Amino acid sequence: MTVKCTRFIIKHMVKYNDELLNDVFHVLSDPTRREIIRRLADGEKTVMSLAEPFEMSLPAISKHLKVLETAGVVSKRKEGTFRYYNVNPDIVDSAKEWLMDLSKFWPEQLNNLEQFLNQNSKDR
Amino acid sequence: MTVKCTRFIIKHMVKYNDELLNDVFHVLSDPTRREIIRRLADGEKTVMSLAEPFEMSLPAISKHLKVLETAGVVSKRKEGTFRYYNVNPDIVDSAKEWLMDLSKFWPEQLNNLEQFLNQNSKDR
DNA sequence: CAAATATTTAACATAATGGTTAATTAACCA
DNA sequence: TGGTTAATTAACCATTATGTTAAATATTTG
Repeated sequence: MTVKCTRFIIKHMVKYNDELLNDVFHVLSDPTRREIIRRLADGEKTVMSLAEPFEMSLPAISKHLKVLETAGVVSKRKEGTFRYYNVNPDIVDSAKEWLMDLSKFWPEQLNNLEQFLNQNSKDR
Repeated sequence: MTVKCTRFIIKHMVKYNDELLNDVFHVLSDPTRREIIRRLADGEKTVMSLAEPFEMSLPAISKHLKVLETAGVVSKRKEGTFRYYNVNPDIVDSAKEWLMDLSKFWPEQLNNLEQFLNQNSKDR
């Protein structure tokens, strides 16, 4: 809860917090974690249920969930022996917003595919 | 050039390539590399010029540039002893697009800040 | 209480990351 | 040719990341 609250403060006082972005982008750099996030967008899930489609061991998934939680990307809720994980969309969205802000400053130019095709046709 | 071309094929044939996303998100997880990308959005720059605002050694910057280049995020151009680096916006944008697609599926709910504030006011 | 279930922690192996300094390569110039 | 400048590579080091299996914890249930 302290961490979660800290994230809010950071997010809403400092627009782009380096550490938050480091963590969120690092979270996203792993395909297992990306898939977990996608599946959580569908609603809360237990560890077992999240682990089901993957070939790796349960402790491996548990570690991925810890990475996700530490970054503030997910939170969990206890119910009996189960932990229900939920995604925190606005933490993930801080990465999206950084990228959207960045792309405002892209140089005015054809995209690289167009450049590539143009070059090829001119050179013939 | 081969790498650059491969990136095009991947990007325009397979919508979300896991390895591409792994690499691009990994690139973005480091604040030095994020800053390099931001500065390159302003136009091409040499290694020296890119290294100038940072405290770390030139080889460290050189390594970051190699990571960026391997991911397809930048390319370089030789001119005398200089290497001019350019950003490839569409490779970076593949990360943005993944995040934008994801957020279409966010659950319909108040964002966490609102939830947090609502809870606090109810509990009093 | 004992067994079963869900999850995490411990201990470990291995590879990748991100930095350093020193050496090397490559191009230019006097 | 020899010196200077720009950049990369080599060799090294400490730390982090990502997986494993085995053990521990915690909760429910018979």
